[in-house]
Amino acid sequence: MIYPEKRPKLYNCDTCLFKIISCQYINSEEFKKLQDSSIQLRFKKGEAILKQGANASYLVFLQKGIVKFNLEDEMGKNLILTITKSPSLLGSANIFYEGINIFSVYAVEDCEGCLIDIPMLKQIALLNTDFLMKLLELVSGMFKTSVFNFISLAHKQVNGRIADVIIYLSTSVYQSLSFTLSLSRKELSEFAGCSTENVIHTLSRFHKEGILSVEGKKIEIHDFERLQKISKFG
Amino acid sequence: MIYPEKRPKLYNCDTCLFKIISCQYINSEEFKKLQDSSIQLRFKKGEAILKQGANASYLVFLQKGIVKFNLEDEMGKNLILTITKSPSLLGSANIFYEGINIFSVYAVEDCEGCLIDIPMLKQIALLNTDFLMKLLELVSGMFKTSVFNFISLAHKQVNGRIADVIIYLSTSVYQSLSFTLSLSRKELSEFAGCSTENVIHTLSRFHKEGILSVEGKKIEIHDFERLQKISKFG
DNA sequence: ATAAAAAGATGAAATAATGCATGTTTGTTG
DNA sequence: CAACAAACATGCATTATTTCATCTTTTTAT
Repeated sequence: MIYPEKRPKLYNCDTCLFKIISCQYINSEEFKKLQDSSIQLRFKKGEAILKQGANASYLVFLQKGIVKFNLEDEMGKNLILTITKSPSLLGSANIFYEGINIFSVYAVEDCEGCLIDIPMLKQIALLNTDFLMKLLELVSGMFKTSVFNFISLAHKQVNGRIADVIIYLSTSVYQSLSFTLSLSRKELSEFAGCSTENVIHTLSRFHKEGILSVEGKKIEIHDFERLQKISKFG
Repeated sequence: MIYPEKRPKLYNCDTCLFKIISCQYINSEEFKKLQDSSIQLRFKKGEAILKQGANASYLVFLQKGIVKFNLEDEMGKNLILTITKSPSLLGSANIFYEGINIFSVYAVEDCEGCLIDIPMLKQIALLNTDFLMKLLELVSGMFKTSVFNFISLAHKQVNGRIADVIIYLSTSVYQSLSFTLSLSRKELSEFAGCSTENVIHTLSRFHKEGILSVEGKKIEIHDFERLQKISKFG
């Protein structure tokens, strides 16, 4: 067994965004405490980073990679709440709601991150209310994002929902008009709330109409404005 | 004009649940400050209590009545996020996210409530971290509720979604198997994410099948288990 | 009290979405 | 490298949902 202090670091904490932000609010001694109770880990594609139903005793600061927030319902069907790329704090809603995770987080490509002990974080945050408020901003930010996702599901047809998914992936995850999906068609369908076939049909229709080109996992958006129109009116 | 201190009280603060809970965490002097910066108000059916897009400078503790959380999208369509009855703290997500309201709250029947000044609440909460944590529980509780709503919209057909709406209203709002709706069919459709006609069709089908009886605004559930089955498999 | 407007109800036609059958491609494993 | 499984693709029949037209009832305003 490798003792934590002897375990080789995957990356240097000094360039970690979480450290940089935290240290605007807490002193280095406090951050040291936080760091000592944290563990760096690698996650392979498909691995669970947080598990729905499990005890929420830590958060994860995602240093590298892309993850999906997955909700498994009573019928065994999956719903993807959102897709997020690093850097990002995963499970932040659990800071204040000690209990069990209400969703899972899975790596959709190889990831690196750091497990942060919630009791320790809480202890430090309670002594530094500015820091606490900063953390709270993250929680409500996530709530806000999921609300917009909500609108898409409730009011748009599959056309519009898939346009929304493509727009979201392009602008917020891959940050390019041309990208290679790390998600399967099935996962896209779990994100858009429709059948797998419908995703495939819709994407190939978009392809035929010259809005984008699809070749396996590679997507290239040709007409972003048209996609926005479909999102709005579809 | 009636000066605030001369304005007749609609109800006595000493029996207010918000006071009772708050005073478990803060002292009476602090609560006095909170009370002095608050205003009791009556809201008629249909009136806005919080307005989407407006500045979020206060929360509302709902003392009496039922409200809907309404989201208006860019196309002017409404989506009802949830329906809540008193007692309940409205807009709690805004405590920590100062900015504009991301949804509106409307009275669906005559309501009474108390506007609570956010800056004052925040000031006091920061000095009493137990109180702060209690408030945070409310925020994450609301997030959790909306997630389950999400699943219903994403994975169920109209049958199941309407069963969900009826179950929710029966168990969480009216707390009886027989109740008189304070919502129109249009509002039900905005809650279930479908067309108004579909709500009417589905309800009358449920009626024909003996699951419940509908007579205008009066609904009586006869076979709750069957409704749960439809929710699960529909 | 009456007219006008809004809400509720119903059925039928048009559109959208799913589920199935079938075939192809891609990736994995012995 | 062959065999198998998983993912992707396509068309079609079935089912679900919306939209529209029409009518009745309830509510609101004058």
